[in-house]
Amino acid sequence: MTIAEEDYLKVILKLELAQEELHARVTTNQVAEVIQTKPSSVTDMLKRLKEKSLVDYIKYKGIKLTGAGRKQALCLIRRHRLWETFLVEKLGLSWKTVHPVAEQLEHVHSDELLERLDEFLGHPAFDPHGEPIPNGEGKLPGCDGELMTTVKAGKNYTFMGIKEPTDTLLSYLDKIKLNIGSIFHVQDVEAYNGSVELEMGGKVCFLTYDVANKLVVKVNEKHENKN
Amino acid sequence: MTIAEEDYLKVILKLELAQEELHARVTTNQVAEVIQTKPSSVTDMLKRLKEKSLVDYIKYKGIKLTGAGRKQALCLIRRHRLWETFLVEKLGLSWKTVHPVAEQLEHVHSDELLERLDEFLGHPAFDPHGEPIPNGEGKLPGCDGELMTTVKAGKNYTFMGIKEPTDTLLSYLDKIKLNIGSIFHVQDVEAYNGSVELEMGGKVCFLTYDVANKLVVKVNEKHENKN
DNA sequence: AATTATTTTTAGATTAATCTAAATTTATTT
DNA sequence: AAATAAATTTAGATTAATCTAAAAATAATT
Ligand SMILES: [Mn+2]
Ligand SMILES: [Mn+2]
Ligand SMILES: [Mn+2]
Ligand SMILES: [Mn+2]
Repeated sequence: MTIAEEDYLKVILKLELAQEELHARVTTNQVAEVIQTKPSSVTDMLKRLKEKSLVDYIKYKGIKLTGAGRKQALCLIRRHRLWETFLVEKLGLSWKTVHPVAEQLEHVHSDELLERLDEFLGHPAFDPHGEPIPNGEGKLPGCDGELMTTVKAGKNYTFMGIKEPTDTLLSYLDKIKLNIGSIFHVQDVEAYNGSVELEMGGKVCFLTYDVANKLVVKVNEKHENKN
Repeated sequence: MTIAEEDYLKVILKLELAQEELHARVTTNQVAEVIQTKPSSVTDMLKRLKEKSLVDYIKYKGIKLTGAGRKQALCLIRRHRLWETFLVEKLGLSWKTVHPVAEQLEHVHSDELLERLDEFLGHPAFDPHGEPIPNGEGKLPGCDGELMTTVKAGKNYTFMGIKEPTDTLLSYLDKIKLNIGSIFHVQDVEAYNGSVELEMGGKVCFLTYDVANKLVVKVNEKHENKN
């Protein structure tokens, strides 16, 4: 697998997941747009990926990953997000700067390295941008989490991840010190507009419905009786 | 800088340093041998590197790195050895397995990453194979160290690095638990054959002249009066 | 349904990195 | 000093990855 091939597979998977209409095929131009290349270059690469049975590509009809292609893509996303976690958690780089570095590190091939890194980081479920890290079997975590808009007043939760992370949202969360892993208590959910009032380490903060609707949380059974 | 270009520069530097006759030019075949490629491929690459002023290459006469080329090569060696140190010290991989992984990691470009990694590792001077790690300015450490054959009985030393590391030597040192950074006391130096007797953590061990002659050590002033 | 616009593919070129086979230069022996 | 051997370079091909310009297929409008 070359670096370019891996990058194409990753982009195709991300486009499949982001697709409006489910099961719609990814198009040549979509890929070209994301990879920042010409559609003709994409066509060339698709032929090669088809040859290797990594994509199901039909001329003029679009692309879909095969099982093998999906597996490769998930592995690459896993490597990317584990490295980002390492760079932020261990080396103290900012989440704003780690992406291009992880974009290179993700292409280092070593199963043992990946296992040890995962262990070293404590098997994280989310990267510093709040994006879920696929596990060794390629399963995405956080499917058992709920959005903060479904939260109940009086209960305790852990902040797990972010649905569609954007730089502005991440900066906002930085500012109000709501970090992944934070445990908080829901004081109130305003019925009128869905805004959420929560308490965290003694401090109170308010989130609008739109923000709460991007945050993945999990009920914290252990802290349930904290009130 | 492509990965191939970087690898060539690194190999050329290593050949220059290992050269018997000082100032002799590195040859096309030497490079081909190490890179495991054909001499004609080396010639092609040398033309490209010359074009970029990274090597001083004269047809049929051999190669020498320019200042810029040497700087690049030292930077690559620095990255390689810092990553090897990380893999062994932090992730717990064996020094026997880290080389091919570092061979990939060394090509990740990020000045900030490199600085932070160096800091995270505590600015190590030697990698897990006992090879010196060039500092940010490309200077090699350990030039102030001495070989263990020049050691004096009754003094304390720190084991700094290895002159020409081989797998068998490293395995031997592993076995007798003589690790880089170890502090030891020289009990005796046998005048007859130059073998060294040293004490380390209560245990005594003997080294032949040939082994001692590969080990770089530094007098440990602070422990001088330990006797 | 015909025309126009958009998307996608093909054809032909380019660059880095490699190879094989042949030619050339340098080194070593007779 | 020739002749032979070894090292090195050139010539010509190949593959991955990209590009531009032109052709073909599909989609959207009149
Ligand atoms: Mn990438
Ligand atoms: Mn991320
Ligand atoms: Mn390398
Ligand atoms: Mn090493």
